[in-house]
Amino acid sequence: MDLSKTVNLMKTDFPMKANLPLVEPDIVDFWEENRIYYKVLAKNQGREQRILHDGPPYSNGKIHLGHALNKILKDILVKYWNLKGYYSPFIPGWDTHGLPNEKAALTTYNIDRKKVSELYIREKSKEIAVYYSEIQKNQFRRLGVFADWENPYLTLNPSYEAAIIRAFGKLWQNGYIYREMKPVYWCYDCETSLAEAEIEYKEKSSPSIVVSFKLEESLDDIDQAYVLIWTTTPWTLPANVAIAYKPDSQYILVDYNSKKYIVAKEAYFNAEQLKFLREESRIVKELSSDQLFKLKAKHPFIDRYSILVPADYVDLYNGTGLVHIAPGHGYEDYITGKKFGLQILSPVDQEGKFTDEVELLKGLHIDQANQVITKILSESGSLLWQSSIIHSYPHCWRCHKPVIFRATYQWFLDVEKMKDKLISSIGEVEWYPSWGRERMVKMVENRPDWCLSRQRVWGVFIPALYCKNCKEHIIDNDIVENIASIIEKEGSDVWWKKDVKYFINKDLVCSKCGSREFEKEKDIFDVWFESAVSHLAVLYNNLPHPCELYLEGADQYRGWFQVSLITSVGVLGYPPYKKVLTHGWVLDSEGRAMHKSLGNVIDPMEIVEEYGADILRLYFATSEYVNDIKMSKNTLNVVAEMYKKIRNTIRFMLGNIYDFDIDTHKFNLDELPILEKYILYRHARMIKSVENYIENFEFHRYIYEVYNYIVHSLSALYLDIRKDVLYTYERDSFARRACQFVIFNILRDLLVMLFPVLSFTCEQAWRNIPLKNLSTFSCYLQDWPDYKKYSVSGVEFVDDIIELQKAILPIFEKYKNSGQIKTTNESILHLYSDKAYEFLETHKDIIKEIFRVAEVAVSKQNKESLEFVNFNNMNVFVEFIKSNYHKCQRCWNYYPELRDYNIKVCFRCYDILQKIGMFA
RNA sequence: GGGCCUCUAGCUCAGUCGGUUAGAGCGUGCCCCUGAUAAGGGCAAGGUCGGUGGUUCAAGUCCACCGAGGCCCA
Repeated sequence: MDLSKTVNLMKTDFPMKANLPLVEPDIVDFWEENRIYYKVLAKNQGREQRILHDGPPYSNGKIHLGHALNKILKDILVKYWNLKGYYSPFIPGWDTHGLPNEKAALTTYNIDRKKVSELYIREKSKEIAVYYSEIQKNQFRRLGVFADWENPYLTLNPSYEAAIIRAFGKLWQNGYIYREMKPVYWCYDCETSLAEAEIEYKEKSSPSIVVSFKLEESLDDIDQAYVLIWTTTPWTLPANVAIAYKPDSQYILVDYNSKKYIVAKEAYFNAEQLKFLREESRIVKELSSDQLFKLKAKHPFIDRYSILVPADYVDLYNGTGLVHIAPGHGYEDYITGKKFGLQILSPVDQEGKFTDEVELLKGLHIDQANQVITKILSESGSLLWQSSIIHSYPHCWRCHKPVIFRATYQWFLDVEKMKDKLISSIGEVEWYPSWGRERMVKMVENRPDWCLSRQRVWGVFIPALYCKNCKEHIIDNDIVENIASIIEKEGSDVWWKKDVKYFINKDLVCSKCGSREFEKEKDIFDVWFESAVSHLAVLYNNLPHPCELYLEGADQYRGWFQVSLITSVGVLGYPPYKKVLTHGWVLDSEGRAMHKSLGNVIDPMEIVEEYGADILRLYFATSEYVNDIKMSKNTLNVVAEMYKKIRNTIRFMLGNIYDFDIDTHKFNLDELPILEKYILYRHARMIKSVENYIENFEFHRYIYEVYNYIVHSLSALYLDIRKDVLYTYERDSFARRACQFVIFNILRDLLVMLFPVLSFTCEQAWRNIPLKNLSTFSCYLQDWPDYKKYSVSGVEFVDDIIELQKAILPIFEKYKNSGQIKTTNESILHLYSDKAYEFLETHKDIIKEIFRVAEVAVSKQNKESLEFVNFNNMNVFVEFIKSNYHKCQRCWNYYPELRDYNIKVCFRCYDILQKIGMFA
């Protein structure tokens, strides 16, 4: 007789092998076709809202692991919120304007930007931006990210563009916008100014020269002295208007080749650049820096004076301790110039060539000018030392060429003016991790005013006008609003299509000269300004503002978090977010950043195709993402193993409730057996901790909590013990149905709780759960479990028994290794303890279940010859005895006595076999 | 060069206010089971807590410096 046919073995269509790369795309289709994302929103309509506002990735390429990490983390949280019953739509966005896409368009379509219309470049740039936003959208969908993919926000949408214009108008009204000549990073190759964010630092070789300026006035008793400056940018000398010294410092006058030179004392003894002087000069006298104040020096090759002024930032150890100041070519120079009312000279044009302002160098590119200037200096005897230096220097992020500082008229946002407000706003926000607050404060404290204008075409124009006659700039509130409403309907292209009159909806007169002829501003906004107003375009008027959370990589303290804060404080007076959470970067297995040049880049879609999106999702969920995350195939395999364990346990549970019906087999918690109550008690405890972890954004703790529960509480304990009941008890017996009832509840809860991370797997498992109610056809439409539902009492003592078992298992191992016994199942456990006797005797039955032994005996006398364990400060002596019991052929348990009827089975199995007619 | 951050077993993570022998899971080795089977159960071996110095009766934990790495800035 084949008794395995008489046993209730597990049965399920949920396969052991996941085959995720194959299965997942179908599940994506299922979600889309059934509009699950929208159904959940409908379900939670009217409930408390929690909004995670999506930061827009730039749409100029396929996604990398950083994008994947970011969207998956957001998805985990938003899914949890929705399951928990919050109304949490997720509106994805893309940053579409800006130089990278304009550049890509020029390269891709081989466009000479001087030969085509601006509208043509804009059209082609848009093609690229839309193309990549679609690609990224599909990649995110494949990762299982739930979002309003049908209505994303693109910064090129006319409604969004109008929000940009209006935000600028509001900032103007609030007094935060000004126009000024100011040095900005300038790329002469791209012919545009650049934001700090568009700068990258690289090593560069530059000339290194020491130049003398002859003092026009006598100093003490010296009539003919020279000051020495050191520079690595000779081309900026034509714009020199001052020389800075460090206040409260010692300077010296030295005699060198029969001439008198002034340098800082520290520099004289330390600076590499003054080695030539140190070796062949003698010190004549010491000077105090105060004696230099406002002395005039003659410019070495231009008929102009340079004035000596103090500046704290002067370095005494490098160079000469006297710094050449060109306010048109350096930020610090500009600050110093402003302080002393110096002229801002900027005789270099957009292509990096000298203008008419410098007759000597007119038309020369700055690189050529460096050589010409050096030659002029040398011939006039002003060049004292010449070398070259390799130093870290700012480069353009797009064309990778060195940038220059060049003063031009630009539009600025006055960050300085709102700094106090910004700092106090930072204090109102919760920062995760907590050091984010301090980092943000320091960054805001140090940031300069924001240059908003760019001399490019792919973007939203700055809604300003100029008087055709006197060139006065005009921003008018009514006209700005009129422009915004036009853009909202027609898109920003219209600015390039229509005459200026199309935008002027009132009788406009230049307040300066009375002219009525105007022209349009040609500059466009820095793209950062565009993404910075997403909270106005997406949240304001539609969703709660401030929103619950921004979640981006830690680089966004300088980027999106900061610019969004500035526009929000500038327009509304408060921050756009209540909480800010950051994640680190995805690094290679060695902990190094992934770079094409290092060849260590892993494509997220490659992982999806090889392992499946759920594995990648689990990978990120188990990582402490606040720090950087190391990624390698090896570690992916570790996560894949974890996945298998979770999957198999789900499969086991599914397989054992195939004949269960929740409507028929319902139980009150108090009527359940102890072990059932106990596992629910642990289950509730697990749910509670998981909620805490997720609320604190500690996803790795959440997953480890669930995982450890699956491994320890379910697989190794409850399920292992209950196999006997599930398989061998009567199909409809109380014990079996009660167990199935518990498994059903646990499984349902687990699938819901794991859904935010293992969305595909949970959805697939959900289809195999025996439920008749069709309204529950997606796992995501379930509610997050309520742990209060499982309040049971009087089972805490089982924790102690499990602890006892863990302590005793090594002893059993010794019995096993000595060959006396093979399994716990066939042995009798004899416990001796004077102190713990009563506890052990009372709970004999549950001890037998948990230890999985044939029988438990408890004695009150200690048996000192045996090994013992400490149990709540009581000694328990342990003995395993091989029973001479007989193994039931059906349930495989050991009994003192069996029924013998063709085959040997226990009394219980005998009854069951008789009932199902096996002996008929 | 400056600001912020990270470093605990081969891998991913715990480790409370400074307090016994630094814990899990995976992987590895060994054993058991063969009715979760390309599964399941058990045991064991793995650590100078990045390094050095200091404070303390006591340091993975506090302080200083150094190293490796990351982000941001110059």
